[in-house]
Amino acid sequence: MNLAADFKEIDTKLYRYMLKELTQKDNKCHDCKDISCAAAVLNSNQLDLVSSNSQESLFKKGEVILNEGSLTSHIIYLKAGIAKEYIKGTGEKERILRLVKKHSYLGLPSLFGDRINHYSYSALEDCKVCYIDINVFNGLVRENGNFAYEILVSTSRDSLSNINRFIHRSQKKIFGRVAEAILYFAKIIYESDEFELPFSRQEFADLIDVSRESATRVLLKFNSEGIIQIKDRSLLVVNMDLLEQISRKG
Amino acid sequence: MNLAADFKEIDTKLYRYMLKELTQKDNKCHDCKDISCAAAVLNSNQLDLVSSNSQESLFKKGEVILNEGSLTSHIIYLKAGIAKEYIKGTGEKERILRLVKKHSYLGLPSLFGDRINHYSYSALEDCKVCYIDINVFNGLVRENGNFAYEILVSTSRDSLSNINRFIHRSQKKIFGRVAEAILYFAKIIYESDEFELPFSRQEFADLIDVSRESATRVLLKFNSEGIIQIKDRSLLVVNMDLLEQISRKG
DNA sequence: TCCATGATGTGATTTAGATCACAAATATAT
DNA sequence: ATATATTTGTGATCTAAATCACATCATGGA
Repeated sequence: MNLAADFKEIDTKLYRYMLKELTQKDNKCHDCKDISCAAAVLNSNQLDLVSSNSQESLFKKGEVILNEGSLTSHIIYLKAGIAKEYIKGTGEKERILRLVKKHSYLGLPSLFGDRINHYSYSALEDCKVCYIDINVFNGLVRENGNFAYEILVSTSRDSLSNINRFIHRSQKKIFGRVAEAILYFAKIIYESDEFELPFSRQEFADLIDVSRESATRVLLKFNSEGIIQIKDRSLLVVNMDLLEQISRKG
Repeated sequence: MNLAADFKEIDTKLYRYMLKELTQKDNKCHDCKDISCAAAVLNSNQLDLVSSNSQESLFKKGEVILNEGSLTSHIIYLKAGIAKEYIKGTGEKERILRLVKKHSYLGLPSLFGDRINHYSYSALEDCKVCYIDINVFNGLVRENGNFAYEILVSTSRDSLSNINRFIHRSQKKIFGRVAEAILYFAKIIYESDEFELPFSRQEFADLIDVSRESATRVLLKFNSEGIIQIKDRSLLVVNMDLLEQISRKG
């Protein structure tokens, strides 16, 4: 073997590796598998700008990602994991507004509303997020109407579905609410009729605004009637149709 | 007097008048006293485009402006008057989401969400509205990022305040809710501690999601305790501080 | 004018679901 | 392991507010 040739080969590999690393760093958003619908309409220069003004970060299950009342300096994009959006009420009780799945921005209405975060977010699973400088983000909205349009579509959909949930909830009795929550997990969050609840019964109750005791009772009633099978935090929907009927009829 | 000269003068006046009329028609948005914050950032060409693709219309008190379930072909801007935003529940009961004051667009989230109107609107006072073609409107969003930004700000604020109301309402007992509604009229809608309720007790109750009877009882209790003075539909807030306390404490 | 229809006020009754008060099971720390 | 805290399940009260059932009081049309 030729030592010089060996070195050359190693050198080449190293060079390629470093080049790839550097390229990835500079183009991290270009190659991102988890890019948002909105960012997908940005041009190459605009993506470069985002790349050099964003930062990835990880959160362990249970950690707080963002606290209500704080000032918005960066917009947060959820690349992976599930987070809960909530507000801390008076005392111990918290109100869970919704769960946020990956590929969503956190707290957009707060950014455009008054720059103060109105909701808190914490990780229900390990989460990967991207911080993007808000001036860069706002600049892109003003510079690229198509980007702005996508952001509008996403905030509008969120707004409609939030209000929809609130309105229908206030008309529903407790059975309807529990059914609604189960369907929310099965159809929207996990898209499967079998899943693990990502939190305690107390939090389940906080999500539908009933007491912990009542939520438990109804969950066990559904279980004994064979509509669902629940054991600790693992849940299987047995009779989806009936559950939907209960949710609709309230 | 010289008849010819007279005619000439009349002619000139007529000419000027017609010119003004025509000019106003072509530049109706340019001269509009009720232009939206968003439209204020449009350039002259873009305003021309809006001018020639919009149409003013009047609604009498009580008339339905827009019906939920309909497809959006035009965006509606409220130039004058007050409208109620509501959804028709099952049966007779309707849920009033909020009142909309002049200088607001109606149903923006529906436009960007899925193009189907989610809420109904009816006039609580005589209303003047402007219809704008949605393709023109969407075109402006995509073409002018600053316009899009203003629309985002306005939809975001609406979203935050709606959700805020829903969240706090669900924590409040009936006294807090009635107090909240009175403050809503005094501080936000009429900006005066004396005003006429624009609708019946039933609708007042629909706004805060309590029964008509309960709403009446609390209103009369506040009256007898000297917190407010209410006679038919005219209402005077006597003790604003106390009302705010009641609203906050729930 | 009178009748019909709807909007209001008010007491009596009912009820859904919160709250309380534990027991059992599970997880966490020492 | 043992002790301590947290999460869950379950029955027994309690209560706020809906519902029911009328009595007035307006309003508007024939």
